Amino acid sequence: MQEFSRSLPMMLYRSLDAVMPRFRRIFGEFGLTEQQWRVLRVLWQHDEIAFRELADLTLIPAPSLVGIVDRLTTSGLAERRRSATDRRHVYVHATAKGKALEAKVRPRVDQAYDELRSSVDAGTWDSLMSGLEQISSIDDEPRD
Amino acid sequence: MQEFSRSLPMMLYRSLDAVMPRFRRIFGEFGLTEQQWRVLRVLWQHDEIAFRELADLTLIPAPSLVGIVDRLTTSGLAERRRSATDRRHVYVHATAKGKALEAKVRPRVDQAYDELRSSVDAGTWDSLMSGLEQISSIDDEPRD
DNA sequence: TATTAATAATTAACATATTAACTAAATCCC
DNA sequence: GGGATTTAGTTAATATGTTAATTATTAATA
Repeated sequence: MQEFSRSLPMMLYRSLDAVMPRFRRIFGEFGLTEQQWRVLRVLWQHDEIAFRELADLTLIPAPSLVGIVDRLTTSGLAERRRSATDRRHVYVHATAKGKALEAKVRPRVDQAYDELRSSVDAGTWDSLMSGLEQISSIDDEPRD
Repeated sequence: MQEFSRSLPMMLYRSLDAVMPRFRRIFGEFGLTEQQWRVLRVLWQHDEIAFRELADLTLIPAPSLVGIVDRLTTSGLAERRRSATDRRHVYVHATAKGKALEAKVRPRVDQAYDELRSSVDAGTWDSLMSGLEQISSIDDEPRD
């Protein structure tokens, strides 16, 4: 590993540090954390979604998601529902209040995202995304 | 923002999720957390380093770094030193025990890193790094 | 020089990540 | 059908991220 500060993990962390603050500022204006936004962002496109799938789509580990959904519930933005057929399964959905938030927050976030994207030329953006796609498809535990 | 799951932030998080577990497993074998590793990794190349610079090089926010250095000190791997000329400044260095760890951990981590790098073709890797370089150089607060 | 302003590290309060253990519920299987 | 096994969500314990407030110290300045 040549330069530690130029290693892939450090470059990924540095990129997030450069990119996320502008979004977090917007989330904060609406009393949302980054993870709460991610959950809502997914809930907005599903009438109802299985807990496990919500964890997968938001990239939030299940134990963390429990608390996040708890706080969204306390805020009146989301709710849980236990499956009647298999009481182990939990489904989550946005409340009317949670759904109403989309019209206010998304335009702001989408605009910030467009500005971000336009700050890099299209070719660089595409090859970056392509590279990230390949990295993220690498198997965690290398088979033998 | 087209596909949420294909947005830059999510791609970055997904990439980290794909890449970091293999390293964390190694860190864990030596009783180290990821952040403790990052701090040691930097301390190994500085006889002594200013607290603020340590925070910058590890990308660890100062308030978090306080606790991390505390725990490294408790483990006997690092130590603090207050500047005599300006007692507000703190310097950190690795102990003999902390330095000795490098010979054991680094080879393992370096090998894992080489394996990771070789799992992607060189051209993709380079354009990925170049893209991350550009993203991470974007200014947090856009000037007007 | 006493006062005020600026700095560097730390603490505080809250939310989240990570790993392991646990509980409840459903499925297997003899 | 009842005990062993598996599965889904949750709890627990510890470490870290995030933002704001605080403390200690130094620099600035009237």
